[in-house]
Amino acid sequence: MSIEISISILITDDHFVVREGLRSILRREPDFTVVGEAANGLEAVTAHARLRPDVTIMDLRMPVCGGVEAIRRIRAADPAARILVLSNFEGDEDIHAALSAGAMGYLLKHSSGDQVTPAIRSLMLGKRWIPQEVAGHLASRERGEILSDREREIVRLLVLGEANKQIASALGITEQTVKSHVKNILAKLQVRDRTEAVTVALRRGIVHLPEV
Amino acid sequence: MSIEISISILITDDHFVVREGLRSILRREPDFTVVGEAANGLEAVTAHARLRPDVTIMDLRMPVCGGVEAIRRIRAADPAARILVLSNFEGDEDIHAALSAGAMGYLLKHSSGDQVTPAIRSLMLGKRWIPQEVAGHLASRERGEILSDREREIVRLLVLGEANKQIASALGITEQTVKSHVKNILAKLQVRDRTEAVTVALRRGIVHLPEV
DNA sequence: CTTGAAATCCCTCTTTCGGGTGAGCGCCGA
DNA sequence: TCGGCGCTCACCCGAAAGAGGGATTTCAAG
Repeated sequence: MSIEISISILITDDHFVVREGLRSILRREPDFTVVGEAANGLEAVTAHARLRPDVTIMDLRMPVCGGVEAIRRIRAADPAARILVLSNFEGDEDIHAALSAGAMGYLLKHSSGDQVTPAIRSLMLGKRWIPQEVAGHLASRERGEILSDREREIVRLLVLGEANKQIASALGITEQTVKSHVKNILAKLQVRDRTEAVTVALRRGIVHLPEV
Repeated sequence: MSIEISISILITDDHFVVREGLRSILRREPDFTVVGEAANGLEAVTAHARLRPDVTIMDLRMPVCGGVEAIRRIRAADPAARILVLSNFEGDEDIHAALSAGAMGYLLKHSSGDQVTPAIRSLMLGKRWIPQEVAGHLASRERGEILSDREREIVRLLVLGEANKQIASALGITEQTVKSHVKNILAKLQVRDRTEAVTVALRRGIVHLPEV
């Protein structure tokens, strides 16, 4: 029934142990071949260009170049690239960003692990692979109020603890405008103050904590 | 020279892929035997009580029961337990908490992976295993100003976006007192306002984002 | 016993936040 | 063409936050 064609796979994750775990899992499938590894987004892009794997497993949240950006570049170079995101649950925003960047599947690291293989096979059949739990959060974001570019920029500065006045001068706008934006942000995120806005934005993956 | 004695190991991590990766790495050592797995702190405690492994590899940041608490309980039941923390870099506070809870080693998931085996062997010799990068952060915390219990409790409420008045009623103290605490917190963390205090506290591992 | 840190409370003063309300401009899709 | 949305700015006002001061008790360590 099934034709024996080897499926080449590229693993991208900044954690050695995770890469090793994936190798171990994928080894069990006779027709799977891990053709390369990458420890960050940049490596993933160059490795994909060189190896042209059938499927690329991609972590989000990596140094040097984030997973979303890597997905975008890989898909730009090869629109047929099949990319499976393997991520901690970063939040609605990350899921949406990864999928709209061109990822075909989204797996959670918490998942039991027996989903990796079927996910890859699903992608090989040209089908998406979005687990229920992930799809739910996607829907909640879809029906929800997302922040505009400007608002996301403001949130990024809120995370740094900047006052409205400082945000204003940083963006070259009036403090009044900043207050308007903050007001809209609080309403959209349904929070009471800027501090809660920050934690909600972090949990929903709208922004991330600055590195170290 | 080396006596062939099997070293029994318990793996604790909530991510299946990580557990699989560790199994794969540990398999390469003939005298290593993985005797069990745990997916959270509670499982780790019961598994340790049952299996009495020579070494326990422990992730921090797990559901149900955090790694630090698990370490504490395991060491309470078995003061000779050797525990090796394998963690993302959570921040100074987590490192210190884990070590003072009784962990004998601290590995970063970013590390190249060839450190797992020597770390375990080091623990078997009764020696600690603290990498340079980790030790540096430990020192920076040591020479630093840590928050008191009460202050940490306040920060936990700051993360939720609570106002001083609400924090006061939640803790059964006066708003004035809360303001005093907040003032001290800002000074100790060297930040300007409560919002920045939250992000700094998160980065330093003093508190964590509430689950979903 | 003394010292010190932690936790509690109090007062004043200035700045910042956030709510309410309104308005002009540009762009895009119906 | 028109409405909606994003971005911009404005004014008012009450509440909250933060910067200054001090003050007390408790409790453990030196």
